[in-house]
Amino acid sequence: MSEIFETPLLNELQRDSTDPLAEPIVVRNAPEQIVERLVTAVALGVYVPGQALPPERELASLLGVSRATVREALRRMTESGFIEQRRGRNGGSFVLEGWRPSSADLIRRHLLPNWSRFEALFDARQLLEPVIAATAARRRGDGDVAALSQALVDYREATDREESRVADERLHRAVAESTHNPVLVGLSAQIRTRISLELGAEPYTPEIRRVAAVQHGMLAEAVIEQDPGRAHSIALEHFGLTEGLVRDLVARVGEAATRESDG
Amino acid sequence: MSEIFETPLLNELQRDSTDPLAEPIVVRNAPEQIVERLVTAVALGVYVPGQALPPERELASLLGVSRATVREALRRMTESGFIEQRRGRNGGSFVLEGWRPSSADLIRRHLLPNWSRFEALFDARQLLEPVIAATAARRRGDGDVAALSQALVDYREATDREESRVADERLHRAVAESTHNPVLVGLSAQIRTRISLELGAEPYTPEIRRVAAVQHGMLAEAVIEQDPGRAHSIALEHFGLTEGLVRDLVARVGEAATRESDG
DNA sequence: TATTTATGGTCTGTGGACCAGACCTTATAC
DNA sequence: GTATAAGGTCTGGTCCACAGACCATAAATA
Repeated sequence: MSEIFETPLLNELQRDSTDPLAEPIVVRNAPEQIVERLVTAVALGVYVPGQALPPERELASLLGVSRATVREALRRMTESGFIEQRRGRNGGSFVLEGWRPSSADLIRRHLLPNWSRFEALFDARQLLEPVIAATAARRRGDGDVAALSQALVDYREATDREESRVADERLHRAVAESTHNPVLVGLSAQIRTRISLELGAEPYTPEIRRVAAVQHGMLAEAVIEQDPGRAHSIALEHFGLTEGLVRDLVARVGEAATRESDG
Repeated sequence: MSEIFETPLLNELQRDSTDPLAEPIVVRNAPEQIVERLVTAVALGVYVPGQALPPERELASLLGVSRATVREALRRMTESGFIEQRRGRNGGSFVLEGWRPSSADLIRRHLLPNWSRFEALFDARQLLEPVIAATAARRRGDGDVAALSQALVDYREATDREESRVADERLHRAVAESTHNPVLVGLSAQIRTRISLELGAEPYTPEIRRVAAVQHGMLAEAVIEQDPGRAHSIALEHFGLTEGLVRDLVARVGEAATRESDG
C-alpha cells in the first residue's frame, strides 16, 4: 500500500492548467533532461564561458546514464551553439562566450511573446523574496555569517559581468540558506534560475552593478544583524529595481519593434 | 539558437542537492507520471472515493498516450489498492474508500521517517500563504468574489470529511486565484497537493472543521473586503492551526511508537 | 428474454530510446 | 616519439510505448 506514497512528488511548478488530466503526458527523455541540467549549471555560474564541462565519461557516471546518452545531449548543445567540442588531450566540451542571443534579439524573439509569464514570475519574486530575506534574518545561525560575508566580498571584487552573475547567485543562495528551510532554498533557486535562464543576460551595466552592490551589502548586513524588517524592505527594493529595469528595457525594445513593423 | 530556450523549464521544486550534476537522471516514464496525475486528482478532490475515473480509452486520449500505457498505470494503482477495476457496461476504475492507510499507521510508516521534509513544507506554507492571502486581498477583482463566496458556501454545507476536503481545496484555490498571478496559484496548489498527498487524511475532526470553517469565513471575507492585513494574519493563524495539529498528532504517535519499541 | 453497448482484458508487431562495451581518432604533455 | 586524455564510431541487445485489432463481461434496453 505505502509504495504509492513513494511516487516522486509532483514537481511541476507551473503547469498551465489547473486540471491534472487536461494536459498530455510528456516523457522527458534523458538527453533533454541532461541539456536542462547543464544549461542550468551554466546559468547558475557553476561553469562559466570558456570553461570545459566534465568529460563525457565522467558526466555519464555522475548522471547515471550511458555515454551515448550524454553524447546526444552534448550534440544538441553543440548544435544550438551553446558549447564547442574539442578533441584530443585537453579537449572537452567548452561553454561558448556568445551563446546568449543579443539583448535586443532575445527580447524581441523570446521576452515579448512570453511577457505575461515573466511578469508573473517577477511579481512572484518580489512578493516571495522579501519574506525569505526576513525569515533568513530571523533564523540565521552563526555558520551562515561566513557564507554571507564571503559572498559579499566576492560580489564586490567581481570585475566583469560573468563574475557578477556568479557572485549574485551565491549571495542570494546564502541568504536563502540562512532560512534553514530547504523548501525555501529550492523555491528561491528555482525562481532565480528561471529568470536567469529565460532572461539570459540580466542588464548588468556597471551602474546597475554599483547600485546592486550597495543593496546586496545592506541585505547581507540586515541578515547578519538579524533585522527582519530591514531585510524585508531592502529585498523589496532590490527586486523591484531589477523588475523595473527589465520592464523599461522591454518597453524600449517593444516600441522599437513596433516602429519597425509600422515602417 | 533559440530553441534551447524552449526546453521545458526546470520544474523540480525540491531536488535534494544544490549541484545540478550531483543527482542521477531519472526518466519518469509514462505510467509513473499517469499514476501521479491520477493520485493528485484524487488528492485534490477531482474524484472522490466511490467515483469512477474516466474510461481507459478516454484517459488515453486526454493524456495523449496509448491505451496500453494507461492500462499499465491503472494496473499499478489496482495493485496498490488505490482503485478497483470492474468490467462490463457501467464498469470502470473506481477509487476505493479505504485507500489511505490508517492515521497512526500512516504516521508511523511515512510521516515519522520523513518528518524533516514535512516540517520544512509546513513551515514554508505558513510563511508563503499569508503573503498570498494578503496579495489576494489587495488584488481581487469583481469576478473573484463569486468564486470566493461560492467556495465558502460549499465549505459550510459540507457534511462529511471528503466534502470538506474538496471544499477546502476550492476555497484556498479561489483565494490564490484572486492574486491573478499563475505562479502564485501554482505554488499554492503545489504546496497543498504535496501536503495532502503525503499526509493522506488531514485530521478533519468535526471540531477542527468548525474552527476551520470560521477561519475560512474570515479569510474569504478579508479578501472580499480587500483587507490585506487581516487576510495575512488570518492565514497565518489558519495554517498555524493545521501545523500544530499535525505536530501534536505526530508527537503522540511518535511517543506511542517509542513506548512500544521499548516494551 | 435477446440484443446492444460500454466498459475492461488480451495479443501482436513495430519503432525508438537507452544501455554496455569495444574500438578508432586526435591533439597535447612529457 | 610515445603515452595519454579526451572526443568519435559502431554493434547488439533490452525495454518501453504505440497502434490497432480483437475478446469477454455485465448492464441497459428493446
